[in-house]
Amino acid sequence: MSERSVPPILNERAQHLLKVLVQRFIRDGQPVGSRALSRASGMDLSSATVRNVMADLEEGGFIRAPHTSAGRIPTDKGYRFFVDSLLTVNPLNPSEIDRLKVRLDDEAGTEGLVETASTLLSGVTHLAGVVTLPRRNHSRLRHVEFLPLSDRRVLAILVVNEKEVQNRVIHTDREYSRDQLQAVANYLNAQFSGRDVTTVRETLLEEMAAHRDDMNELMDSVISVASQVFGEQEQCEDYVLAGETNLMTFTELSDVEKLRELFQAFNEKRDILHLLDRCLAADGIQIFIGQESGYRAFDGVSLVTSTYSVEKDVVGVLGVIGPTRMAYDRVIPIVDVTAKLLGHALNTSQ
Amino acid sequence: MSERSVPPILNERAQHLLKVLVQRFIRDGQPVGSRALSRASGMDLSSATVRNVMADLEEGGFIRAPHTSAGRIPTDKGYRFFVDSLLTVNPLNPSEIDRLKVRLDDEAGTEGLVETASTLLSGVTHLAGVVTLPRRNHSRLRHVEFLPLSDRRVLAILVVNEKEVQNRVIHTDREYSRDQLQAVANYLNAQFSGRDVTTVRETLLEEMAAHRDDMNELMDSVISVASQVFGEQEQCEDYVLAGETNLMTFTELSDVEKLRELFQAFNEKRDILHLLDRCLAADGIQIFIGQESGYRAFDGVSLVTSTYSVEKDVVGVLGVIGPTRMAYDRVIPIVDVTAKLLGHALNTSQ
DNA sequence: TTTAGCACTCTACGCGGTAGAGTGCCAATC
DNA sequence: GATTGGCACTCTACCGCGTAGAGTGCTAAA
Repeated sequence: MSERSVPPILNERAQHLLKVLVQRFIRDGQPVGSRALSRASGMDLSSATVRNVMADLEEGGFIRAPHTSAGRIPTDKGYRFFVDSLLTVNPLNPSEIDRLKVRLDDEAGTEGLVETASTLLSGVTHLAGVVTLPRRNHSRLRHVEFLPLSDRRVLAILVVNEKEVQNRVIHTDREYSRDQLQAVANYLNAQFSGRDVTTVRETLLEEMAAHRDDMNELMDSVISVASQVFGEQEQCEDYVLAGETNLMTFTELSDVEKLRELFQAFNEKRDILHLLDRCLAADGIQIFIGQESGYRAFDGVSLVTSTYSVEKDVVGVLGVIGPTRMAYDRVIPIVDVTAKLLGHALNTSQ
Repeated sequence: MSERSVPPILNERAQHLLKVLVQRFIRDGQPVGSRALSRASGMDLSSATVRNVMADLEEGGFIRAPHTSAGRIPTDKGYRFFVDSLLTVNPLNPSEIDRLKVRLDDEAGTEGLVETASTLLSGVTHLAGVVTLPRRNHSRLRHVEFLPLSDRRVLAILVVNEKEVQNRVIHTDREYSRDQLQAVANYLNAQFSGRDVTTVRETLLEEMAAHRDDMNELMDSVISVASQVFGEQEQCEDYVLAGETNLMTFTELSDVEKLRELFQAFNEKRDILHLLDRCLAADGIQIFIGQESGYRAFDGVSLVTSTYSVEKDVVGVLGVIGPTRMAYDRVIPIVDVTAKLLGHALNTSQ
């Protein structure tokens, strides 16, 4: 066999043709034939030559033919190569950046900000936007308050980070009066106000270990109540989705059964959260193309994400969900910029 | 003209045939022909006679033919008559009721309850469930607390109804110290704890009017701060939807454009809320069939709702959204029972 | 290595014919 | 007068067929 089977890496011509093919397909949504590609490539090659190259690309798994006599469309692998090696992104127009910035900076409060960011992403891209709620590992305790409920239950109200209010019901091993609870609260506020919540938890554990035997009544109560209040908080992982209905307009997703699977995944949240978690781990822009994510519902769907940070700490992920045939060159900078702006807005608002 | 045009009311035979026709169509989803109907009616009528009756029913607007040579299907008006006058509901199996009850009673907290109810409705009916958040006009004030923020803003934390925590940021006309705010809180707690929030609001307004001129500094602060805290609360109207994806499996809704409109309506919430509001006003079971609701997106879709109550006060609406071709005889008792159970669960949980 | 040419394949579309379901009407019947 | 059998008619769904158009793969020549 004198001919090498599949070139280990695509030569420049093949790369360029792949690039043009993907761009065309993203623009028109139609399979691209050899003649159209030879014209569009600007390379002065006959369609026959282009056909040869396309045969190589197909063998390499970058493109495929929906049927014998149609043009070719990119495979997931083709999109991947396109995104990794061929893509040239147009940076966002400064005036567009400003519009986004204004909309985000106007919004007060964490909850509203996240929702606005998601809506903005979906609005600007005409795809679905997704933003995870920020999770701060560094929450400064501001104030704590207790109210007795019936049946040895106590309502604990925590104010952290300036103006975030959390509340939870804890079960105590004995009945506490209003005054006793007030005393515990006073002690905690005096001792720990302004401190990091995780530090508070650790300090309490140490105290408990150190003074196990010789504790006065107050300290006993403090430890008993506070250990529950500051116990491991189940990270309420969640995300805000916007503009899902945009996805219904794409012909490649017009199969109702496919749509149902995708929307089911949105509702169940588990798979999506897992995917977003993977993005959180890897700093910066992340792209999942079609089946790469490993979830069946994501067939034909891509996810472009970026992490966003508050004071250098990565606290969340945001991104865009759309058909694999999306305008990556536009979407990527939009996601990138929105992530930075959201981080900034969160920074100033607290 | 010797023949009357359209009988003002359907005679018994026509009613029975309409009933059987609707039941058949709900079961099979196929247009019902005269022969099939004459067999199914159990009335020993020839198909020709049935044809005559069907012609009358069509003229009366109760049924229509999708095309010349298909059977007939019910119109919205046909479903309406069916639901109002012909329907016999099978009451729910006691064991099924028990299953629902257990699931709801297990769930703690308002938020979780509402979500569970919605999921239950969707799960049992295989349609979409919808539950509005309960809005209580009677909220007993339990405790109030203030924390100063920067820029003359104050974080107010309200505990109402045993363990519901609300918080809001108010803007004051001057800077308050922590102690001043504490004094205001102490006064409010002493004076109004256990009282209805609306009563508190009214009382404050009266005080303000009565002592406009001769107020001491404390009272001035109290009025200034509290009037904002207890000001008209924008009723945060909202609902929890579950199982929307179930709707995607119905062939009559398989048109993607129709689905998109419906889901858009779910997301925008405005129209749905308006519809649910109308249900709230009318106590008990309400049914909107297809275009009756007046919203384009509801073409081919029905909504079955019931109000639910806490201590005799109607506080919310819950229901099921599905194709007009839904099993009303099953759905109606399910909605009815779930509403009662949710009311009961809310009652005991607080 | 590139290219022109050509046979081949597949889809989309329109046409015609048929089977099947169901209707509407009319005249006969109870 | 209500009911019924009969019959012509209509419409859909389906199948087979032929055609136009797009695009391919292969081969032989440049």
